[in-house]
Amino acid sequence: MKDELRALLETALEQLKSDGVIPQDTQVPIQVERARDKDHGDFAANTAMMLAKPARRKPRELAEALVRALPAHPGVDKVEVAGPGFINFFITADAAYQAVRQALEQGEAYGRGRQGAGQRIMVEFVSANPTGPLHVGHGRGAAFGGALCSLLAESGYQVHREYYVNDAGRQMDILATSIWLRYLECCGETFRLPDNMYRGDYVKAIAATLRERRQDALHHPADSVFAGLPRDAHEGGDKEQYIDALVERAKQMLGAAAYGEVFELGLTSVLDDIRDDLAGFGVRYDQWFSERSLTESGAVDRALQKLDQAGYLYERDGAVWFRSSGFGDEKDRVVRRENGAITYFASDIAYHLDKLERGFDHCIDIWGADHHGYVPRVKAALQAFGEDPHRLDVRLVQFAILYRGSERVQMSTRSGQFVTLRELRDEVGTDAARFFYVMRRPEQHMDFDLELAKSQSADNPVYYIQYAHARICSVLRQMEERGMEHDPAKGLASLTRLTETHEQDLVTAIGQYPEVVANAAAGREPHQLAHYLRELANGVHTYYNAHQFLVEDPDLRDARLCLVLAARQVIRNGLRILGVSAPEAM
RNA sequence: GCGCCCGUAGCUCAGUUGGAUAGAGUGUCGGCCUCCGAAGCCGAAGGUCGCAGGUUCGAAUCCUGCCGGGCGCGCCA
Repeated sequence: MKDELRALLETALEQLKSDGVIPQDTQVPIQVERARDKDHGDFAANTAMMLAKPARRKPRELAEALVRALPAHPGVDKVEVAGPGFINFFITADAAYQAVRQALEQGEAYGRGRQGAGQRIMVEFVSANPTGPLHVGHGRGAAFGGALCSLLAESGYQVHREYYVNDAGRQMDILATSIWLRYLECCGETFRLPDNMYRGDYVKAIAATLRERRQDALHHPADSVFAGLPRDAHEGGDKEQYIDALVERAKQMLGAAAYGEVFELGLTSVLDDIRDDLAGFGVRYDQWFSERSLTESGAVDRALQKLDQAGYLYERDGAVWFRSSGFGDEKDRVVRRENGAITYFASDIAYHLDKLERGFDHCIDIWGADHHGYVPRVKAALQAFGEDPHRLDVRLVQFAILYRGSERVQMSTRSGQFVTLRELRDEVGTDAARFFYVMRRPEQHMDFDLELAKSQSADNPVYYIQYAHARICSVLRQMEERGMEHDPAKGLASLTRLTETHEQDLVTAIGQYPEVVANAAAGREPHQLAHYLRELANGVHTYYNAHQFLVEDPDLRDARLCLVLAARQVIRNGLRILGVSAPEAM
């Protein structure tokens, strides 16, 4: 409808141009929006006001002229000029009822758009280091990413969901070493734990598995393990240097094969846990991309060579630097350290080059807000490769700040004091957690009160929406109990019986759904859908309280049931995009 | 110090990309089950859109400067 109105205005505009009312070369974007206020009709256009300046005429005069030049349209009931020069469109009831027909006929396809048709888009999200279980901070990225992917798919994009696994690097070595130390405890050794090791219970669990599998084969006396190491932080030393030394000691004493075994056990255990956790959260991936595979395949070396050949690398202080400052980054960055090891950034360069080479039209990265400093350098690398940096869209998700009641919960992965995503799911349920996360704009700092989310009270808006869905299901059950029947075809033929204000509001809301999906996808803003669903549910509840659906008059009953069934379909479709279930009973 | 994000009702947040009289939820107060599920509905109260300028027909929205909060500024990941 919006597009059709836009076309009508386009025609009228051309008419005014040929009539000489406005200059031939005038260019204005034709914007048609949903009117906020019902008094302003269904749609409003500000075209006349936009034209006022170039045409050097009063907006209202232009609006009148545009309306006179507007071709007739069967769906347009009347057109008014209002306010400073808005053109308000009132569409016919029949055109509005069309939405109900479409929702029922198209079913779960209602709301699908074609904006992304023919385009491949890759979304990389969560990508937490496999050094421990996901915590509630990752949950927000997972919920946002999952919903965004569904939204894009609903808009016609071919979506590829990817998780980048940081399975190389120092943090993984620290995990492996932490597991080995816990294993040594299982063997009966006692010692002071390093300040910088991973301490969560999951480490103990992995160590126990290791002990069960290898018995005492990897056992070394604590005295020899800790002999000659530098001071740890609690002894006045540096915790980083200490843990690095301990990692080296573990590699020496275990040998490459056994160390690799501990390392792999840690990686697969944690990764399996993350996979399982995300699957339980309703988030699925097409690919788990290994960072290690980039170094092993030589992709990192190739990427660095490419930069070198283009003249963007140089040596200084024994390290190799990328001249990212030439592309808007605030300083140059090291890609190969003095000791010869490549940096995390170097594999990131290779990874993003790989993404583009795989031929996606767009790439979206969803990162935690603490990584925002990385955006300029990654985009700089893309530019150095001669790529358009706009092919990569980095979306930052702010942290969820956890509260228990009014008390803030401090989190740190290393100390093991954190609330895991799994705990959250167990306590508040996947539906509530996913909806809660996705209700807010991603860049908004968000307060997540565990007590509130756990309370299972009406404070959680997801119940409100689910209840609207369940209520409609309940009406159908009630109908059968009373021996009544519903004839959809008759209902659709009787839609003109829906003359109540509540009914027309609901019809309008159902008709808005496809636009909401399109807008939310285009802006990468799933929260728009969440808010819409709340409003739609409100429309259902209000209607329910104001009128009986199961009335004696069969035509009216069929029409009303068609209306609420269309609403149910929209709720179902919308919740599915957000990863929330639509129960038939609460 | 520099950079990014945020500041809207007591609290938690929307605000259709610059539009008409700034909206929800929650909390407070007052109503509604002889009625398809009260996890619901109806009503009332609640605002210097952080502050000050600027841009224009028109600003919560765009620009500049302050104030306040979060995050980031490693040859860490």
